Amino acid sequence: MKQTDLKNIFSHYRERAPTIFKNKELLTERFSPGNILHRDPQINQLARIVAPAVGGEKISNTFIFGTVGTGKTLVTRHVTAELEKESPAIKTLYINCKMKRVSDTEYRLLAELVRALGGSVPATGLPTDQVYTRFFSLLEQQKKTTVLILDEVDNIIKNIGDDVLYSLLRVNQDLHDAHLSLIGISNDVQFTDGLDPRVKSSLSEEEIIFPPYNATQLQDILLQRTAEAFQEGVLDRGVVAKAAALAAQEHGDARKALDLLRVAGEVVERQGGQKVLIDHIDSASQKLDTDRTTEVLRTQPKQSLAVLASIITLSGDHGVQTGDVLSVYEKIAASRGLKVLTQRRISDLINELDMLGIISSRVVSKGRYGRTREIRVMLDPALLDKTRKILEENYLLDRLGRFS
DNA sequence: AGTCCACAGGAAGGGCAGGCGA
DNA sequence: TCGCCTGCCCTTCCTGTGGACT
Repeated sequence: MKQTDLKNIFSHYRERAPTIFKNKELLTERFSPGNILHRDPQINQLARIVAPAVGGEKISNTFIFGTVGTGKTLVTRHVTAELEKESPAIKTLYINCKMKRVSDTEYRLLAELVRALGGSVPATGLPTDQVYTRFFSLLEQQKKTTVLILDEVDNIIKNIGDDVLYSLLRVNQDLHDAHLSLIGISNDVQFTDGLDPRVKSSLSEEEIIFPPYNATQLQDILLQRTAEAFQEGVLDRGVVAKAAALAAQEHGDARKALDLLRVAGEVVERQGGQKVLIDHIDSASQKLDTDRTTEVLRTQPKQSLAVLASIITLSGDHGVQTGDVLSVYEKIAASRGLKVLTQRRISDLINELDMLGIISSRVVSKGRYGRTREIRVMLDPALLDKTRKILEENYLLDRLGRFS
């Protein structure tokens, strides 16, 4: 392509009148509306819990539950931001524990906390207790009531265990001029069941539950945003209702509903269309699913892709067994110059693919013929096709979907 | 009732890379 | 530079397990 062509493309984008979106930002989860709909009880409950901080008192540790896209993070950040405005002696820290390299080890979590308080910690190298000490001394220096929001806190338990939480919950015993309170947010209602009882009781001094939105509530939320997000008259009749209905089927997920509208708008924009129709919501729904999976696959290590290639090669109407996967994997890895990993490691890689939702596996006993895992590929035909292409790009399968 | 299969999956630790502090 | 510490990926060793078979 000539450079002049590039210039044309860019200037076309700059000069053309916006046809679909007025402000796309309103359809992203980064945007926080001034008025949060259908969450008054939860906002009031949380406000009452954190209010004592204004008077310099320590506030109760709080646990917030609710499925994805029910406004937990939005409400928590809204209330704590308002709280911060009330007094200069209050500071809130927000940590998203689901982010990679944040809560996968104790060291990283503590390093993240230190950074949030304005300190610095190397990515690796220090003994963990030194990072603890840095965190405590920074807290003490602040002389403030600090509210620590741990979003998706279940990831900490999964990756590190509950010792860190226990230490964080006890930190007030060593602080003189400061307080630390925790707000834990989780999608998984059952995750506290396995917690150390001491952690469980001090983390859930207060609990707030966020129920899923129903289709009508989702529609209200979408309408609140679409007026400013889209140009006038762009959305065809029934588009908002369709997006709300689809998202309501998926556990009342408002984020999903907003994504559907945004992606549908982007599809129309790219096609040079003028109007978002109901069909575009369906295409958006498919595109969201595909994008998520292909993104996950592209970031997988080669060994993991080699295991997936083995599973796909073997998969048919019946489930595939670990032993078969292993022998095909060994052939693929050896012929591609990869180091051939042991069965133990392959077992873990199969588990990881399962957690990513790419395959589904369950342990079955075949009696005299041993215990194994039965593995099935969980991709629809279109996605499977894309997956094969990614495996081809990595030279793990040929164009016919074989490994030889 | 006992045996045995084909693994699952926990525990411990090796080896390497990256980084700190003396 | 060296000793120490952590993260990460992996191996080795081991115990546990459900159900068909004897």
